[in-house]
Amino acid sequence: TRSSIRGDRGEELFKWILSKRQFTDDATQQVIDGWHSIWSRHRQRIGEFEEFWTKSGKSWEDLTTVKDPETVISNFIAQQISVHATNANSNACRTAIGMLFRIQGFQEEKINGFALKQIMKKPLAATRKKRKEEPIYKLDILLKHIQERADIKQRLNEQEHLGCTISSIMAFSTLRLAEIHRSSVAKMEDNVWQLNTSIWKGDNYDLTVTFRPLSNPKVCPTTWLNSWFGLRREEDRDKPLWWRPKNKKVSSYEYLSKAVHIIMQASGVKKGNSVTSIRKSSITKSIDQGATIQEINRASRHKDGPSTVAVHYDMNLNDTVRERLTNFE
DNA sequence: GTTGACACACACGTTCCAGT
DNA sequence: ACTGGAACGTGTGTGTCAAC
Repeated sequence: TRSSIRGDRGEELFKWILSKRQFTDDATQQVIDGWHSIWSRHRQRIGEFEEFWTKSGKSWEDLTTVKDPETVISNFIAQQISVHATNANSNACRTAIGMLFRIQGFQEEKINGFALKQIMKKPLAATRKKRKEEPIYKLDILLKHIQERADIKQRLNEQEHLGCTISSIMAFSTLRLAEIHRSSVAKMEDNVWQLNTSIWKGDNYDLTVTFRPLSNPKVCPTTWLNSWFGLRREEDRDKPLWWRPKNKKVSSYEYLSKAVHIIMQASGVKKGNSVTSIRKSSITKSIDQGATIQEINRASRHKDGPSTVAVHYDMNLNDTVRERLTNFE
C-alpha cells in the first residue's frame, strides 16, 4: 500500500512540473506514453524523491526555483546511500530525478556534473554486469523433450501444450517472451505461418517472422502452432493467439512464463534459468555449429551484433577453444 | 503491482590496423 | 603521418525477468 501511494505521489509531481510549463494534460500523457514499462519505475523513484524533498521542509513550489539541480540530486543520492539504499536503487533514483529536472528544461551539464559522477561511481561499478564464462545448457535437451512431447500430444494438458509451442517458437526465432506474448499469427499456404510482433527493446519496430515447415516436424513451430489452434473450436479461431480454450481468456505474460518453465523443468534444464535462456542457448548452438557472424547478427537482431554476442552468447564455447589449443605437433 | 537484478541499445570515445 | 574502418569500452537510458 505504501508503495502505491509513493508511486502516485511521484506521478503527481511529474505531472505538476509539466503543467507548470504549460503542458496540456494530453501532452503530458503523451510524454508518459513514450515509455513502455520504465515509467512505473520512474514514478516510484520520483515518489521517493518527493518524500525526501518534503521531509527536508521544502515545497513543490521550491522545486521551480532550483538553480543547481546537480546539488539537489547529489544530496538526495547521498542521503539514500547513507540510509543503506541498494546500489540498484541509487542508480534508479539518479536516473529518475535527472529525468525530472530534464523535464523541467535543464540542460544535461547542469544535471550530470563531476561531483555527482563521483558519487555515482561506486553504485554504478557495483551493478555492472560481471563477465563470467557461465555455461548455458544445450538447446538439444530442450528440443529432444519437445520431440518426445510431440508423440504424446493428445495427453498433454493445455499449459504443457502452450509451453511446447512457445519453446519451439523461441528456439527457432530467438524472440523474447514479451515479444511472443504480444504477437499475432497468420496461416498462409503450404503450412507457412507468419508471426507478427513488435520489438520495443532498443529501436521500436514491427517484425514479421515467417516459419516454414522444418525437416523435423516434431520440433517445428508450424506443427505446434497448428495443434495449438487445433485445441479450439471452429468459432474461436479468430480469438487472439494465446487465448486459452478451456478458461476462455487470453493468457497473461506470467501464465506464458510458467508454461515455458514447466517444459524447461521437465527437459532437465537447471532451475534458475530464465525463459529467455532458450534464446541464449539457441544462439550459442548456432555459433557452436559455425554460423557466420552475419548469420548470427541477422538471426539475433542485435543492434550491436558482435560485441553483444561476444559478451552474452558464446559463454561455454571457450572450453572448446581451449581444447583446440592443445593440438600441436 | 513492486522491486532488485539483469539485459540490452545507443551515443560517444579510444585503440588498433592496414592502406596511402 | 594521416585516414577510415573495425572492434570494443563506458555511461546512460530503458525494457525484461522472476521473486515476493
